[in-house]
Amino acid sequence: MATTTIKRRDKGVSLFHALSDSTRLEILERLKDGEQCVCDLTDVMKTAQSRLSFHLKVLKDAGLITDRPEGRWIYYSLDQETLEELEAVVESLRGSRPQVGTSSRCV
Amino acid sequence: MATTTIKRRDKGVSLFHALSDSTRLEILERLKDGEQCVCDLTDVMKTAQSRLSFHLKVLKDAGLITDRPEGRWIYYSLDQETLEELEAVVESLRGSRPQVGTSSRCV
DNA sequence: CTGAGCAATCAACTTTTGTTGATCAGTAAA
DNA sequence: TTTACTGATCAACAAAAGTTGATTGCTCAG
Repeated sequence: MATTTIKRRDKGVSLFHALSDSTRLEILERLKDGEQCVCDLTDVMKTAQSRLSFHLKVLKDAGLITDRPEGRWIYYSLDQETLEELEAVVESLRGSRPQVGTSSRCV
Repeated sequence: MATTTIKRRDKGVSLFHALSDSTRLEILERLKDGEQCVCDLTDVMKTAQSRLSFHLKVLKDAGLITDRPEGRWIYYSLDQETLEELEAVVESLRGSRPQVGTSSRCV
């Protein structure tokens, strides 16, 4: 169990945790159409501002989105690089290893 | 916000939640080498049996692994189909939509 | 400067997850 | 049948995550 394995696993845990919430997935879906300010999201998602802010922070901490302040607004957008990392992590879950008949019998 | 979108999102939430834990990711990694019985996993992961059983259940409920009872052992293995679904969900996060300059200005 | 709007943060609270140790059901060997 | 072993389940507890409403800091318009 190499250190890099652990590290990749931790990266996975934080990404997957950030993605494991319906509100956050909705935010990401909306950001696919381009960057959005919090006010837009609050309007269209009909939810409390502090709640949205909380979820945006989770996504940002995981690196899935980035923010760009402009005047009194803050625009959020997807972080493509992290999404690529995510794909890599997911692909690594499949591996391309033997799938059958390799278990050493339990005695 | 179509119903199918919600449905896909819920599927994502349950998959991502199942993946958002270090112990569970380790289990999946170990299963890449082929099916394993719980006793093997307990031995090698040096953890309480009930704890492992709990995490196996989460993974199984999410459809990520399947079990095959044999005598007094139960062998777990990866569910390739669900892993493919997972890849699809992840790919759908990226979409291939405009990424810049599409935000309607906040007034 | 003052007032209004945007968004982050905080404290208090609720809900959801995860852990632990014990017990239970099923299987198989003696 | 008795005994030992595998693995699921349960109850009690601990920890983490999410919600809510209020407050704060900023920026801009008047």
